[in-house]
Amino acid sequence: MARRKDHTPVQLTQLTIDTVIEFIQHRSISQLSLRSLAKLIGYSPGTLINLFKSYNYLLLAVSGYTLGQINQQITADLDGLSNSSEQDKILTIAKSYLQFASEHPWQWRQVFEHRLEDNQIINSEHQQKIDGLFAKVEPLLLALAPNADSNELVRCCRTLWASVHGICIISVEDKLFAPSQISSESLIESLINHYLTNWISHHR
Amino acid sequence: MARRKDHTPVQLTQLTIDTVIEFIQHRSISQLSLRSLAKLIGYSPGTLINLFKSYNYLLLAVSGYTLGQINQQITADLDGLSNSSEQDKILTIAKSYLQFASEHPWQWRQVFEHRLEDNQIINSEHQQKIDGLFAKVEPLLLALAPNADSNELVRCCRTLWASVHGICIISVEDKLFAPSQISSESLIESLINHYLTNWISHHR
DNA sequence: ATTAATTGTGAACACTGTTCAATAAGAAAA
DNA sequence: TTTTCTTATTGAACAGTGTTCACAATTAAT
Repeated sequence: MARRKDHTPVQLTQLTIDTVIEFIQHRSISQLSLRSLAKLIGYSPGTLINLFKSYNYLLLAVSGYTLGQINQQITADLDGLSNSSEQDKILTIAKSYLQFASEHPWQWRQVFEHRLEDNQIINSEHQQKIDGLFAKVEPLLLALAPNADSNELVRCCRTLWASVHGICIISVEDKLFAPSQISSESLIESLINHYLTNWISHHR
Repeated sequence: MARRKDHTPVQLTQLTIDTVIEFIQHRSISQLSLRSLAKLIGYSPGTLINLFKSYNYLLLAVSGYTLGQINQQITADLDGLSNSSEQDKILTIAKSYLQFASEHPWQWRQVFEHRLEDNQIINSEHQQKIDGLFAKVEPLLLALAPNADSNELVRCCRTLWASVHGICIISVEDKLFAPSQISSESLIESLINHYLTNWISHHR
């Protein structure tokens, strides 16, 4: 059997990713397997391995796709805020990130639960995409505190990012298990308000 | 074969947990399997399932043990700080938590990577142990801001906790993959300093 | 010495990701 | 049109996973 040409490699790649993305809107990625995925798209497991090298790389492609979506979402939400304050923009980024995590908990988890065994090599591309999210915040911080030294800027950026990420984690956890009374959005607001306000006043 | 009585059930439970804990000092829990673990302790897989009901519950017991260790570590580090400020105590808790994560990255990960499929029931015990860590912070916050209403107190507590947790995550990630220039401890300090200082000044 | 009770086992089952020789279908050549 | 060449696709085989359960082996009670 060969050259069915139902799909070109590119089409098949997209079909695969789309199918996984659709799946993790409703269920955890751990419920999916290479075999069951192959059945879903009507190809054999071997075909998917030929295409992605391994199931792990397939999942890496999926989380790459998700990171792209997140980046897009943030960019969109940032649009039209050109005359807002830098602090508002940072708040928008954080809320946008949280919103994606809240609306797609299984998908969002997939990105950060994924592990490449010991192959940290290709993970750099992954890391680069995450750094891309970072990169949106740093210039905003610089505008807020032009006199802060570079180290302090990176420190603030990482602290903010890690904290927002942490809030998203417990938000998703709560969403899936024990819903909390206090909205995660208010945690984000509390963080940005207090942390950033104080940081700025110390570095201008 | 039966009644070897090499170990009582309690001893065997402890031996099992100890062996896993020892294992995850050096390697990820994903590198271990029920079968290989059984081989390590010289029993058959079935015996371990008899003892723990399932491999999942075995791993839950391990993360329960770890949470106990963390609790103990924090309690110890808090000892002798009776005349320090509440803010210093909170900082100590956060640093203590980070230190454990840094020194036992695989073990620390195991706690939070562990998933109980759809059995969220027994997870409540797990959640309770995590809440126990929370509980150490809340009275300290209350002392710092006696006039803050209960909701705002919980909000602050959760924001802090989630943020510290987030910093630990990227710290462990960095430790295992791409070491960073900026120490995670300084991120914790930055967070507590700026966030907490500003929060307190708004709620007294 | 027999019997009863209980603890540990390992073969069997249904799954997992991965490999790779065989195959079938389209393209090119005769 | 027929044959040859290429190559995308497959499925059986392999080594691994957690879990079940009938059975075996050892101890305790009779």
